[in-house]
Order: sequence, then C-alpha cells, then structure tokens
Amino acid sequence: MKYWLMKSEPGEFGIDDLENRPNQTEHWDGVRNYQARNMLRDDMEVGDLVLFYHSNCETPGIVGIARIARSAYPDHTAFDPNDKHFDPSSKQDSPRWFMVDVQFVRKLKRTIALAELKDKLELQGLALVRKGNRLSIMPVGKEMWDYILGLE
DNA sequence: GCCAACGTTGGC
DNA sequence: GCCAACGTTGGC
Repeated sequence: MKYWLMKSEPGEFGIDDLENRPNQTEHWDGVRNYQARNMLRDDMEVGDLVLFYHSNCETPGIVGIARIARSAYPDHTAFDPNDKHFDPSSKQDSPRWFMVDVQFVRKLKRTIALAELKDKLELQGLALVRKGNRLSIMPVGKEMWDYILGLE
C-alpha cells in the first residue's frame, strides 16, 4: 500500500465536502499537470491512503485522511466544453487526463499547518515543504506518513 | 492583492 | 532547440 498527499482548495472542494458526499466518495477531477497525472494514473491503487491538504486558504495544511476508492479512469470534465477544466486536445478515444475516486476516512483532530511542517527536519525531503512547490499530488513515504500523523 | 516559482506555448 | 511571454499555483 502506498501513501499520498493531495491538495484541494477548501473553497472549491474541502474535507467537509468529501465527508458529506453520498458514500463519502467523490471523483478527483481537474488534475491538469503531467507529473501529477502520471502518478495518479500509473501508481495510485485502491486502498492507498491520502493526506487531504487544504491549499489557498487561511491556514494551509493537512486536515484529514482519505483513501483511494477507484483507480484511474478518464477525466470526463476534459471533454465538456462548458467545464472550466475543458481540454479540447483530450479525446474520448485517447484521453489525456485522468481521475481517481477518493473516499473520506476521517478528519484530523486539528489542522497540521504547512508552517509547522516546514519546521520539521524530518520532512525536508517532502515536496510539499520545498519553496515554490506546486505539485498537487505527491507521494509520501511511510516514515513521513507516520511522522506527520504523530504530530496530530 | 502581491508576487515568486514554475509550467506551457509558440515564434524564430 | 532556445527562450520570451504568458498563465497558473499558492503562500503570505
């Protein structure tokens, strides 16, 4: 089993939104970055666990845990001209973009803020804390996973 | 709202 | 293939 971190803007789709979805499950659409896509498409498997991260908000940080409920399949929002993630170069018979389904597991007791994570020597290898990092999906090693949840 | 960092596009 | 211009991400 693998571990991940996925970013979302709570104003768009936050941990509370996931918790309140039917089945507490939602597809994770809109990934439009090749590096993130490749990991999502090639490496994410059902049962993998995810740190749910809130970005672009008052206190950016990790707020909950989710699990992968379905592995990659074509991101249909890329086919829809009315969707803000529309990409005319993604075709039905050769999709460029993919998504997975993510299921709510639990919220953390508190937000583990980015500012706090940045201070930890143990996490210096994590892409999240590197300056200028913009990757919205990234792998998290088991040791870092355990360490981060130990901060809760 | 500002702006640094980064990715993508397209002219050459 | 280079690189300037532009768009986006996301912390602050």
